[in-house]
Amino acid sequence: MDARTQAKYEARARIMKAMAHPTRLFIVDELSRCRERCVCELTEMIGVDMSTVSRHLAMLKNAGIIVDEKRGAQVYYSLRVRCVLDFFECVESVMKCNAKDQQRLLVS
Amino acid sequence: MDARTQAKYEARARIMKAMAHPTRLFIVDELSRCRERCVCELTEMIGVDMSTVSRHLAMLKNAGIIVDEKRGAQVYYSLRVRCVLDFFECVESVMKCNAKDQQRLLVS
DNA sequence: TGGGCATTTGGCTAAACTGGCAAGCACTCC
DNA sequence: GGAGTGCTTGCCAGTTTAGCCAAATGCCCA
Repeated sequence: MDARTQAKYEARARIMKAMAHPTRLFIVDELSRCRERCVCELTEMIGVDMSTVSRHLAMLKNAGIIVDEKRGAQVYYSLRVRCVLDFFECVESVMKCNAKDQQRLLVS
Repeated sequence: MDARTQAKYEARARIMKAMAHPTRLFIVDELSRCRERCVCELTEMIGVDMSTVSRHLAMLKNAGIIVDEKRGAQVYYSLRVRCVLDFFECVESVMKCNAKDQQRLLVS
């Protein structure tokens, strides 16, 4: 694999990696439902340190998946690209497929 | 976040994480084009140790994204769920969006 | 200006991920 | 049976990631 191709896949992987964490998936899911949330709202929902949530948000923002908007003392985050929701559908269908195979193993 | 919800997002994240690596993205992309490939073909294309490729394949398989089929001394891998290709489209559109913003910053 | 709240950043530790080498396993062909 | 090929697994660094606490920053309001 030449350097250019390598770089292409690395760039893609950076974006995928930004979503490959339970907390960050939750954030994306939540933002898809509620349009926008500030850090403290998400922190309360998730139940970890606010500094941790802030870092997760920074990663998502850095990948270009969400955007932030300061409003007074708070920072509100919202989705930048709706298509990330397609990920969920696909992941769900992979999981359904896995479950079906599991079942098949049990029966046989 | 209660334990059940937590578990749900962890399961999803496991699948996303399986694809969140340049080499594994390349493999998925390649399998989408060529239907199936054995480990040695992929190893040659990628240019890392075969043991490394084998481990990447094991991760994808474990997540339920690809399946393997032994045929003689070789093991052929192929996609199990076509929808993973939607990921690429979306990632591409995130990247395009990022590039556009970058451009805007340069101009202004 | 000063206290207080919301958020980010620095520093640290524990855990997970990667990749190479070498050893082990499975299959093929002689 | 034995050599050779294809693949997987064990082991060992080196690197990255996740989370907490504490400190710094930014904003609002008295």
